[in-house]
Amino acid sequence: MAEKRARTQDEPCIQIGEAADRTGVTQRTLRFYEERGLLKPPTRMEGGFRLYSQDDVDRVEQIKRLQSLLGLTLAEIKDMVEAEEVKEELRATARSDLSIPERISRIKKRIEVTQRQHDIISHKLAAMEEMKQDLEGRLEHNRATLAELDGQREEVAPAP
Amino acid sequence: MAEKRARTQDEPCIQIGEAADRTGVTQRTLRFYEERGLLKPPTRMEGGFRLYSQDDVDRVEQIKRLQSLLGLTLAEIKDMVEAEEVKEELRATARSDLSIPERISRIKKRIEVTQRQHDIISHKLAAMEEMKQDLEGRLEHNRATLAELDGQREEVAPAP
DNA sequence: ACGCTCATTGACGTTTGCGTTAATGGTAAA
DNA sequence: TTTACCATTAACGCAAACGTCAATGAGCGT
Repeated sequence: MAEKRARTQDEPCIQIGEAADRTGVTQRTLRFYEERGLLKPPTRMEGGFRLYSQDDVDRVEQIKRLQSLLGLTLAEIKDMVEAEEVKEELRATARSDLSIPERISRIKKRIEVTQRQHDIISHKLAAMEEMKQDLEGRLEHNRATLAELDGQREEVAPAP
Repeated sequence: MAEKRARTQDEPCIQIGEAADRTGVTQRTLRFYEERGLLKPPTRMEGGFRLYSQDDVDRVEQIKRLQSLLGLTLAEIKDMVEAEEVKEELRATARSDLSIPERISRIKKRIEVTQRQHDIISHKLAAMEEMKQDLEGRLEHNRATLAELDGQREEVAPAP
């Protein structure tokens, strides 16, 4: 019970332009993320052009979620995704040279990071649920007031 | 069936220092929000010192929520709270001089704004729930892997 | 070989959301 | 009144997260 799916093509094959299109960010942003350590330096073709893989695209989408949903800064996100690189190390060196204690400590790190994200999300979810309830209450109240005013209008100027 | 509670003291009575303490933002921030139209110009005492009301404090807290939970910019928040000022107008001029159609159109505006916030929250909530599920899946998978590795460790070096 | 598009690095510009003086004046207790 | 804090406006500063050139080179069809 191992390989769920053949390793999806994660060979670097797409150029920065298409990577930008696929992720919805600009080329500048991709280079910027690389500069800040959010994306690993991609492989290059002979001329020096960057070649991104699907994994890179996935990561950018993850970054965007962490930004928009959790409101994390790039610095914070960097800390999180750094630990995600362990994932690729695990994949590359899977069942091979690393000692078992080493692999255990890495996966513990991953669990820790994932748990942190989960905690943040849980907090936000709770706060947002509360806010949503509040808004629904206000909506109800406003609609009631509106109905009342509509009633009063008919008392003054009867049905047109 | 009218007044739920005697109108809580919304007479302007607290100075900027305490308003800052109560809201958790700085004095600078309060003046900045005023500058940007997020807070109505407060009343002043003879010397020119600002006097805030509880309503102002509430509004700042609302602004903070819209920032941290929804990630809105101050410009976006301004649009939203501007329509909230209708609330105070409604309160101040309640059951008095405004024509009924006028009051109806104002409350419709409020409903619209509240509905917008509700929509944004609903979207975010859905996206976050999804992300949370995903994280929980990863956690489970990682913990399973960890357990498996722990098992392998014992095969190599039996119980200490 | 030519032209066209796309990429690369580097540097400077921009917007947001405040922080931080600086210089001045109001208010309240002793 | 003097001291000790407030507060006021105005102006400059700053970090984050990119945008926007500018000059140069790569790749590719004809």
